[in-house]
Amino acid sequence: MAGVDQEKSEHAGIDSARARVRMRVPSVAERVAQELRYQLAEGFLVPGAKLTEATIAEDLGVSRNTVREAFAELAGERLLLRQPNKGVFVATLEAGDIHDVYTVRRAIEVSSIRAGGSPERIAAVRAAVEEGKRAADANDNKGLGSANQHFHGAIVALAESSRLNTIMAQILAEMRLYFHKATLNAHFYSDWLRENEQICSALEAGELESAGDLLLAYLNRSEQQQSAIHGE
Amino acid sequence: MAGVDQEKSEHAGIDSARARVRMRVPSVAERVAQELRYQLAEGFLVPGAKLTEATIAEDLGVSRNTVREAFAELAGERLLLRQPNKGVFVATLEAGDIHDVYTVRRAIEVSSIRAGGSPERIAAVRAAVEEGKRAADANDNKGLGSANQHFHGAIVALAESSRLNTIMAQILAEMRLYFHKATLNAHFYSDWLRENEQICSALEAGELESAGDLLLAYLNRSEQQQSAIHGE
DNA sequence: ATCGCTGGATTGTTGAACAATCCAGCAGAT
DNA sequence: ATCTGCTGGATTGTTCAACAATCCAGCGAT
Repeated sequence: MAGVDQEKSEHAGIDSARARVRMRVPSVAERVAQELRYQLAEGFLVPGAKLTEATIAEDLGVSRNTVREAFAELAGERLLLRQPNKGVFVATLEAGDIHDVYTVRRAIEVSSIRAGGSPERIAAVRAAVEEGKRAADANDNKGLGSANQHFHGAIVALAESSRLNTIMAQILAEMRLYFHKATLNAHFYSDWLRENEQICSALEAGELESAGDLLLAYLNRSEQQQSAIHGE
Repeated sequence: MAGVDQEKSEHAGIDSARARVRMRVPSVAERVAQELRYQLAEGFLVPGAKLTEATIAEDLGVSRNTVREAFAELAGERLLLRQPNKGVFVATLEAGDIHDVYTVRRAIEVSSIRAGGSPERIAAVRAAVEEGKRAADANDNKGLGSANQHFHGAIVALAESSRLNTIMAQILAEMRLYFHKATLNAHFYSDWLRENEQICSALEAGELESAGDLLLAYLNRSEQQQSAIHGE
């Protein structure tokens, strides 16, 4: 009963005008996965929490097998951790994982920005910067967070690679999970607003090396901050 | 009956000496996935082929639901393509996918080699080079192929990132799928044997920039060759 | 406290059932 | 002959109920 429900499209009389495009109707398993993704991103499900199949199945009004399929998908995305015969748990990022995640980000973000991109893609990066500024003006912390994610997503999108995009999307989803613990204070966000601006300007000016260096420096510093926050 | 079977470990009498480590017994779904991965890598299942749930379930002697779970996993790895209400098919790499795959490889391989790695990891790269030489001497085409994959896998392993490693493993699995169409002729492999040697030497000598450049050049050329083979 | 047992809860897997969807083949109309 | 629309069979999507295997907390005995 928690949002998975979705009206079956029902324009009753209109069958003379034929539908040209197949209406996108995600399978139930897919909708369950989507709902779980949402609850994970929103912090409803905290890292380490156990997800009991029967409970979730009942809550969402679907079968246990269907929940199982959704679990398999999310486990593949590293959002859930499957422990055989014990259950599935919301993934937790350990100290080592932070370095791991930033290693991936360094690889794909720097590589993407160094190769430049089409004017449209660059405009999308600029748009994310502006989105961040607006959120800052409005004191919208949540907005700041997603603006930053859009910024880095837009950088990877420069490469026009579907695979890189999905990899980045997964990494960002993992980090979202983690950020809910590291309570986001405005002070933490103050730095990179200017920095994103710089990176974007360099990109627009075609100074790809410089843009890459700036981005790399940001990622290194960000990793340090995250490690510090998480303790150790 | 096609290889999923696996003796339940049966040292009958020995129960006095307690087992300290949990024996790794993959779930049935996992074994099905593994078997399918194997058949895909081996070229038993050709790209585009349809996998009917009931058939596979019967062949492997497992339930349809279990097969379904395995499908979900492999679809997440992009080895299978799921078309709602139509079935799952062995993934096919189109012209665009080749560029896509190489974009990912450029990002993570070059990034990994530029960061260097521990002596042990570097030794693993060297080992893959030697493995290639041995396969060449033995005229073992199949061995040449896997040696090359080990080489590039070892390069990514330099980064010590579990996530990068799994990404690379998936990419390599995808390429294995594709290589079965592009019949591997010895002539095609002749080039990079020397090149791997060079890259490895540069790496061992600590000339990381040079090693990265060589690797990048190889990847670019390889992409061109692949595109050419696939037509277009 | 430690050890070992036991019972209940949860997962892993199966088999059967049914609705929804797709597809090939066929009848009929233009 | 080609197109249209129907129909039946096959396959997928999903549910349900069952059972074995496994885990875990509690409890009693040493």
